[in-house]
Amino acid sequence: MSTQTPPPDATRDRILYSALRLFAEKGFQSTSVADIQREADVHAGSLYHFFPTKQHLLLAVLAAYRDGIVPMLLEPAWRGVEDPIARIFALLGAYRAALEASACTYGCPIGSLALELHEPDPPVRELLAVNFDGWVRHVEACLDAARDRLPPGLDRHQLAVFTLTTMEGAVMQARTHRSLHTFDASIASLHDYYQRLLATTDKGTTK
Amino acid sequence: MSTQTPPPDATRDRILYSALRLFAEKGFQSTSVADIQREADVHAGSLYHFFPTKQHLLLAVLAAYRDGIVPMLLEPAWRGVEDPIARIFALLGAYRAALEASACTYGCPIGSLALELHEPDPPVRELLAVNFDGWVRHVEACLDAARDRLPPGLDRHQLAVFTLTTMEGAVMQARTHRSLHTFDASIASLHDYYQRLLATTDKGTTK
DNA sequence: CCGAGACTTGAGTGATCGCTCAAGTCTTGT
DNA sequence: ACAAGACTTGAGCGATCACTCAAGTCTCGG
Repeated sequence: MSTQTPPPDATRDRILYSALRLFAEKGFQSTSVADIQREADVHAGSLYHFFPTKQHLLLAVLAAYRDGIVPMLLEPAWRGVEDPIARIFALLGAYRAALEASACTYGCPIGSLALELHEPDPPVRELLAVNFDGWVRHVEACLDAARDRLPPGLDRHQLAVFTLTTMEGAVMQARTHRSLHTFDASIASLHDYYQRLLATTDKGTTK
Repeated sequence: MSTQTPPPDATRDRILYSALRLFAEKGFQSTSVADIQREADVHAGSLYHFFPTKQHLLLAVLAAYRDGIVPMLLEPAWRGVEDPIARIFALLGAYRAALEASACTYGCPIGSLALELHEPDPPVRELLAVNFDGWVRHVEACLDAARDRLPPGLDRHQLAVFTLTTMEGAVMQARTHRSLHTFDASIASLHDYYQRLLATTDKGTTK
């Protein structure tokens, strides 16, 4: 019952991506539904035809992030980068570039929403967690690919979680200080940790 | 008439700490001035006599955090802990205890506010940054006290920033997952990093 | 005892919020 | 051609928001 013609849900998508952009720029609560209407150039009735409440809009935005992590984030960041460890730091570099391009204003939208919504309804919190888990899973896959260069007993899932932790904490401080200094310091420390982990097994091998 | 000793600003303090508690529990934007009036048991006119706008209230709360970090956070966390490295992880343990006591709801109020307010007015952002800087300075002092157990060329300020980064990122994930698993994983990784740093200089010594 | 300023009371302001809905227009299957 | 549903229009709703203010009460110096 859906249209296979070129514009499948042009209006719906326009609303969705306007909301995505505004939530990332101003936050969820500071974005009014009227803001989204204006940005998407639709009237109230159209918006509420597709999204019965503002929270449904938030859920759709979080689902878009979940589904867009590979094509919108990882593929661009990993283009031309093959080494799995290099890919992890290329991903962190993508966040740095986004911060730099926005004068340390744009950070990780998932992290912002996670801390902004203190008591999110269960489906919202679930989608936030799913987004974090997806990010961690992709980093963990890189670590798995480099498993023979890492210490044998290393908990790679734990290290992937730690990498997300570092990114989120570093982005938070960069936005607060409006400076990349603390971001770079954090990534440098994480990189030093990685180097020490990689050095552990380097001693026996001749690479 | 009830208090014989002149209470300098009993009402003002009651408003201030009601705001502090509510901002930490529900966030800044989700807390209405009416909520604070109710919690502090004052009427609108009294509140606005002391704090001309909601933002002035926020500034006062952030100043209270800045001034309260030693007596309210560090002294309790460090009671009975003398080793400077142990003090750092005791501090992280205090955040873990707060998360555990609140079912992973209460995190770092500064971090929450930092990400909730996307475009904070300059004085607000400044006070957020001051709070971060104070935290880092105290951790850095611990690292300085343990300098002879750390690698010679180590950038201790960078490591202190990285420690805050880890705490903030770990708290964010704990609140999102409503679980301490990712928090513990992050702290464990940070601890492993510290152990590797400490082990570097152990090789030469005979402890 | 008085006056002045500090503080409190509490009804009330306009603005903005998320959301509704009756009345359209457009698209689609038959 | 035509009915039915999908989508759009845009005025308007009640609730809540941060904030105001005139009229108090209280405290204290002189």
